[in-house]
Amino acid sequence: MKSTFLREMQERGFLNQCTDLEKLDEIISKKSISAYIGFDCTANCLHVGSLLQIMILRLLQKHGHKPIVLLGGGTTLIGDPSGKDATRKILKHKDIKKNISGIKKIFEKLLVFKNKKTKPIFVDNYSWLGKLNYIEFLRNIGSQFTLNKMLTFDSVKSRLEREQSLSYMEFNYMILQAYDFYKLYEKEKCLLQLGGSDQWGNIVNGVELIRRILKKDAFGLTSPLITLASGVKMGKTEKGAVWLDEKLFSSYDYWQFWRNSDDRDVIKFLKFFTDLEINEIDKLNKEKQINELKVTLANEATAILHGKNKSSKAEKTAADVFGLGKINENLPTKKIFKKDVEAGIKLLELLVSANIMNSKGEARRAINNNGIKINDLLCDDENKILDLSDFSKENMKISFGKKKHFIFKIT
RNA sequence: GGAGGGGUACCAAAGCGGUCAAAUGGGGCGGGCUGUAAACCCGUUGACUUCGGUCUUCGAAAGUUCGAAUCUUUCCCCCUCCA
Repeated sequence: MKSTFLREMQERGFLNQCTDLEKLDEIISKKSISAYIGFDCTANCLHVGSLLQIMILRLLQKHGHKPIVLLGGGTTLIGDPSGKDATRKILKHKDIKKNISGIKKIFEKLLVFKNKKTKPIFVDNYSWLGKLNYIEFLRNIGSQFTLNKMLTFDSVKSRLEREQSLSYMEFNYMILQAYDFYKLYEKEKCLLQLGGSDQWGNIVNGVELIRRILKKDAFGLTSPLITLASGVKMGKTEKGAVWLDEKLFSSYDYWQFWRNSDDRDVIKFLKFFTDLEINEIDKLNKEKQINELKVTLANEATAILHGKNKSSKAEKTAADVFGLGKINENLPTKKIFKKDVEAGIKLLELLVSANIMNSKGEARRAINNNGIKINDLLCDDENKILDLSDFSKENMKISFGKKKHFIFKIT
């Protein structure tokens, strides 16, 4: 492969399928291009599930190309049926707009804006989809698609085969996405669409639409779906989704998320989610123990999103907590009033009010299952009342399980 | 439009008048073993409780009954076959 971008894509394992790899390589090795990835706006923030795609955009920048971030303000009104067995809740336009601004902030942290040549472009497809004229659209665009073909696409086929209903609205999704690509080709000379492998059908449609109407070559490239060694979908933890916004998911938790990766996933993740060069990763793989590699992964991945400072802080905290069993300031800390402590606080109530537990029943169960420790001492009394004697130097540590620690500080 | 089948907890799926806060499996959580891993084993998995119980839950509402997830009626939704 001639182009450095595609070569690195391949080395890192981002390459799954391409509509015409040779031709794309030819073009992209000679000049810099614009490429786009579309993002759903179903939530006001992105989670790690989207991170792979963002890493690809970063790679694109690294090799001197321009990323276009398409925020699907229009298509989210319809809902992509790919990979889903049920119609999603339909969002209001107002909410989608709010989501877009939230999502943008994530990109501002992860992409490079300084270099003029590779500075990302943000587009919202509502700006063209929102004012389509139905009859005109059917004549110009709809006429290019045959139902025979549309029915063969996975997103449609699997719904029909599994006897799940697919509304006419959702059925149109792929045409809209194809139209997006066509629009971006015209507006921004975007000749490549990237995406997850579940987007293959949608992407191919766009490539074809451009060929039919404009008689031009455009390309599609998909990345593999990440499957965890354990088989579950990536990005879920006990706290729910792993969000890329620090307000929803702290940098410490984010660090922990990577640190807790399955052994079998570590090398793969280093290639996907860090900026370390491939030969460096290979070298580390030979030199380091798996647990050290996990720390490297956590450090690198956290630094990309939250910055070096936060990442080394998280590392320090983890070393203190897991290595030395010490209290560290960076642990989640809750404030507590001195007079309340003097009066005595019921442990059960504290666990619930501090959001460590969802209900008193849950808290009771945790205690009875030996899951709660106060200052590293197992607590077996579910009716325990906490007072000043449980605090050393105005601090008290409550742990739930081995990994979740909270500091209570008297003010 | 006609005929039939079905909607049960996070998911899948039993139960078909009381012993049902609801079997079982998956998932989740906790414990043990370890390496903050995997595998394995054990426990736990509606809320509140003065630990005696109390309250809410089996698509929705109304009813029968001492008593309903289980029976009846209406409504909503899904599926299959025929047209």
